[in-house]
Amino acid sequence: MSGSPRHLGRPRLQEQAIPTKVRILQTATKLFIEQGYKNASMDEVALRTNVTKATVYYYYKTKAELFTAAIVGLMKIIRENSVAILSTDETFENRLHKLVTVFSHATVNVDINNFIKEATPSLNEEQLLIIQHSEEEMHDAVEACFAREMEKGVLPLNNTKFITHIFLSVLNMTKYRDSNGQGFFPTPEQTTTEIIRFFWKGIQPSTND
Amino acid sequence: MSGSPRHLGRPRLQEQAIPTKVRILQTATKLFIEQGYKNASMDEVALRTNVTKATVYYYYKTKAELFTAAIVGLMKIIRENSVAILSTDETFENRLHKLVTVFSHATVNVDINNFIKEATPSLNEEQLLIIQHSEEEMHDAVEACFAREMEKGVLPLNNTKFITHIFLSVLNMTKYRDSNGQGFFPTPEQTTTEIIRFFWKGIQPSTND
Amino acid sequence: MSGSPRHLGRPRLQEQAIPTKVRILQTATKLFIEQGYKNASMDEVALRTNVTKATVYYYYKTKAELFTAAIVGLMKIIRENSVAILSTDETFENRLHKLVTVFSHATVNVDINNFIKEATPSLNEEQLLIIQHSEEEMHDAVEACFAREMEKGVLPLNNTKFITHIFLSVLNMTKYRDSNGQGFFPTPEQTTTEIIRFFWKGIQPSTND
Amino acid sequence: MSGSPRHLGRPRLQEQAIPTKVRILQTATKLFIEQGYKNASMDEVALRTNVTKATVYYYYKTKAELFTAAIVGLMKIIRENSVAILSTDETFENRLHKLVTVFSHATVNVDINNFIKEATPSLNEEQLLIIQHSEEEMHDAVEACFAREMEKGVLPLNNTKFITHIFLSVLNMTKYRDSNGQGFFPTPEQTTTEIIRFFWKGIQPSTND
DNA sequence: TATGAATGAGGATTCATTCAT
DNA sequence: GATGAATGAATCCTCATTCAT
Repeated sequence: MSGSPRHLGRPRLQEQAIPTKVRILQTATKLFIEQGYKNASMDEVALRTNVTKATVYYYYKTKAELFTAAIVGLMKIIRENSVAILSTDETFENRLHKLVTVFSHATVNVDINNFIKEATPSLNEEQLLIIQHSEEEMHDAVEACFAREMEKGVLPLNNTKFITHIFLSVLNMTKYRDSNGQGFFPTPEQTTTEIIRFFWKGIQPSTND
Repeated sequence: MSGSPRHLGRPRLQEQAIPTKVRILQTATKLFIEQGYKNASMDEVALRTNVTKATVYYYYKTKAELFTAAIVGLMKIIRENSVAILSTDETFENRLHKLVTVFSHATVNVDINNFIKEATPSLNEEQLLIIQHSEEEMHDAVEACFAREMEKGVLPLNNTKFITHIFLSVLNMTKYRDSNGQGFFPTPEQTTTEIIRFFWKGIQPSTND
Repeated sequence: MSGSPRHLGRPRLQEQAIPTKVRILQTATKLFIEQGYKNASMDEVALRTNVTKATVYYYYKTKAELFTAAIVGLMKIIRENSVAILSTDETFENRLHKLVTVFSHATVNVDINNFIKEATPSLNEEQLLIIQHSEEEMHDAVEACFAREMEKGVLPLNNTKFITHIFLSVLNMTKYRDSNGQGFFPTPEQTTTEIIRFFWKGIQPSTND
Repeated sequence: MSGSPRHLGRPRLQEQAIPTKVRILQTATKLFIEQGYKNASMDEVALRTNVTKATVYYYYKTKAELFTAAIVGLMKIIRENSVAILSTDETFENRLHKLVTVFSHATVNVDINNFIKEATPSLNEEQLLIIQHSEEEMHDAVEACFAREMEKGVLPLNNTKFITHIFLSVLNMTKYRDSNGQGFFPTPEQTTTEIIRFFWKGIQPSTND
């Protein structure tokens, strides 16, 4: 904001190779995830992208619009990653395992529903629809993978939407840390394993209960 | 500003029976849950409590402090309710079922972690600790119930903290509605049943893995 | 805004006797008249009133609302002044003369229609109605005075609304100054006289047309 | 931003026949009249002219300069039209009638003084002079017509500047509409007739007063 | 206990303007 | 002749917070 820090020194190649609009979106996405909608300010988006606020507004007319774009991008990444991983020809359990591992390392792991909820009062009808749409698309893609396994008999027949949601819900648990920074189990790998095991057992049909 | 916003004449008995400080806390709790930390304003807390903003500040020095009190109260309620329900002498499954039912009807059902996260940057060290403490207390209480069942052999031995978290996490799923307002299953009862089934099967030990 | 100039020295009695809300309105009215809606800034309203911007917003929720209040106040003053002058028992011509004289000395003399037009895109439905209403009220009051004279036979029967508008329109001419600061006639009194003469002759019925 | 807002393919002949600089001026003039100086944005001038903002700045260095050009053009049009109409050899009253009719149909009919006033704080010394000059030129031309009639004895001897101003002032009244969209008289023609009659009677010398 | 009045600090948004290409 | 990208400087508005009474 003050004393333009922009032109000092040579910009890192990596940074400048990416178009400004994309860089803004990346920064914003990160900020929104870290801080939520309200806590993240357009000022900081600009600052961290090394542009002025006006530049941010040049590309995104409002904060709500920038947020919408961020969510859509996020959903796309999640969808593509998930589908990519789930479409390999390893055993289904292995694929799930890999997916959980990837997610547990990703920045991406917020309870998306929640910060969408926080932003909701600031979004207009159209933005809400766009976000809902992109969210459903992501869910549908993951759901389709599950559905395929059910058809193949690998997975018991089930309400796919339900188990998709459960899956994405337990996925979030990999991020848990208590006040001492400890997860549920000594190593992340163990946590992942236990989550998968829990999920896997959970979705089995009730045979003898 | 002008023209007293408070009702003229005699206040409703119900309203006045409750001390102002408590009424403020109740309003605030509801507002925070509905709108999150940032979206909820001290102005609206005051307005809805039928007092002035200055009165709110008379009882709670800062918004962060009010929030802290709200969370602590919330945790207490959740803890007491959970323990009460889990301590009856029905079968464990029935008790879980009842618990899920109660939660799915409660306003209380937000992903608490998330709005705590949203408030975090506004809280000071001490407030953070208080909140963490009350959260853990709640968890511990529920955990203790699970642990008891494990000891009795009703529940397989397990990482109690882990399954407590899973339980509270899937609990949230009862609130799910798609864009058409539909839950996962035709009736809420079915959804509850399915969630319990998932959880119940999930915590069984892996016999043949 | 910076380095509060407020508390230095003793506030002038005159200034402090008037409630802040009124002082803000006075400043704003003057500013809007001098500079128009867009050119007048809330910052300057605050500055000139010796309060902070937030104080201005404490009393008036938006700039549009402040503007609306200013117009309404202005109309009231104009109406009251006009009616007061027009209701004395001098000859009608003398009363008109006095009215024109008063107006030509008043700050009040802008083409009101025009700065209302400038503000219009910023006003909401309700504010527009309020303004229209207060404008009509003013016109109606002046109109009523003209109508009374017509009934008394002092003034020829005529479309009162029409002549009221003409009157208010030519009233504005008293303010004319060319690039050298000269009005139409050597002295303001002469200009006033000529305007009245024009108006007076204009409203006479066409005898020989 | 992205996705050319201009029409693809071959531009309409009509559009391209006119040089860009002129098209910009036309758009700007219309916009300034419709919305006033501040409300009209360079962005919209560009948008409506189907060029980019940078193109507008290529032809006009600042908004104030564009405004100045618009006013000068406007004055020229008004002057030429007025003179053309006033120079025919019909009776003077008929010519005035025609003039009023033309003006009442023109978009051009704003109280020019007022939006000049609105723009004033944004204009520099030179621009102010240019505008004043072109305004005076227009007035002088109309004044000259009036003066000629006075010499011919058609019009009573009078302060020509004064009656020119009065004339242009009452001209504006043709545009009046109340909140129901009604003018002063049932038809525009009647209104025009009444305005002329008023003006005509108004400027007669006081013979018997 | 409770409040009306006032404020400081920030945050979103707009817009005329510049400049390298 | 024309443009896309970027910016500086306002400007409106919000909100938690304070303080005298």
